[in-house]
Amino acid sequence: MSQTDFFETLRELARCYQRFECFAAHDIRQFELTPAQFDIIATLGNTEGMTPKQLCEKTLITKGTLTGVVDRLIAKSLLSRQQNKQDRRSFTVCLTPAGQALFEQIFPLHVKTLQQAFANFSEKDFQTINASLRQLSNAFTHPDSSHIKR
Amino acid sequence: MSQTDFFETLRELARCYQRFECFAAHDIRQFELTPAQFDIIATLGNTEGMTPKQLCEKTLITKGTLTGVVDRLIAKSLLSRQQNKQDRRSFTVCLTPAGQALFEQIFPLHVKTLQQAFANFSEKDFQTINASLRQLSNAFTHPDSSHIKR
DNA sequence: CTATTATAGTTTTAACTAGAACTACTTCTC
DNA sequence: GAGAAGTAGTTCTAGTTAAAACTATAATAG
Repeated sequence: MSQTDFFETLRELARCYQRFECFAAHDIRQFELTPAQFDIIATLGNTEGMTPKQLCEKTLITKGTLTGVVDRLIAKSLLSRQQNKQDRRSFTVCLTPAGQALFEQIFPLHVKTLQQAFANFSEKDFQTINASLRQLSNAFTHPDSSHIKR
Repeated sequence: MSQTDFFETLRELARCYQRFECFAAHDIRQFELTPAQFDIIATLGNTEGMTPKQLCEKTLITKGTLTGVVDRLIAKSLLSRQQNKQDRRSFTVCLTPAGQALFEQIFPLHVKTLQQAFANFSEKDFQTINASLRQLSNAFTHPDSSHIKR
């Protein structure tokens, strides 16, 4: 390969991600949520709730950040925190009725927006794109980067 | 397509971007720079300097953020700001000798890290990945999203 | 059973982030 | 050439971010 082909690819990756963030944020802001807050709401939707640890794994939000995001959602009465009986270090976070109602309002709308955005994509397109993204991800995780955390 | 194939793709995109950030940050932190700061230094390297506006366009850092990042780099004596004679609203930001020296130290090292990461990628791989990323980017910018800024 | 080690979650810190409001200057239009 | 509109950059706000230090609890090992 040319020694620096990857620069263009990395720029495309950053641009792509940023456009997605901006695109998705548009829907979300209408409901006075931030992307991180929406991420939590969407993850908790149609579940019985889960621990902050599980939320971290599903959303890619780090644990220190999560505390604050959940705090703000609780302040908005969209979430509640309940002590876990088995493990007193742990909590279960779940949607309140208001949070559930918001989820039911915003989530289908967001799915619809995305369906429109991807209307011209075939299943094969998705396969190709996924393969590309995974190949790229692997470059950042193999083989000599065991000192890198995620 | 299946109605929600895009979820997996979006998750892969977020994961890929985050891994890249984390991977790149590892090199950069060794030099007491943040990713945003490195981005500015790398962009200014081997140039005569440029305006904040140009920096914004090249780096994808928004203008309000840029002021602070540049301020901190100036505080570290790595950058300088010079009034522009033609347009008194405008400045030229450029590397100081210390900034230039840091650039020359860190940039080749970072390129080397990336070359190792991409050692097994062919030119065709990059073409495929770029095509995927552009197709994905387009989903977020066409045709009905003229209200979305970037 | 007690000491060590690990885990869940919070707090702290310094920085980045987008967006909006603002100031100062420039350009356009009549 | 004066007023309107636009542009460059800064400031402000509320929130997110990663990383590291911390507290409380649980699990493990001797």
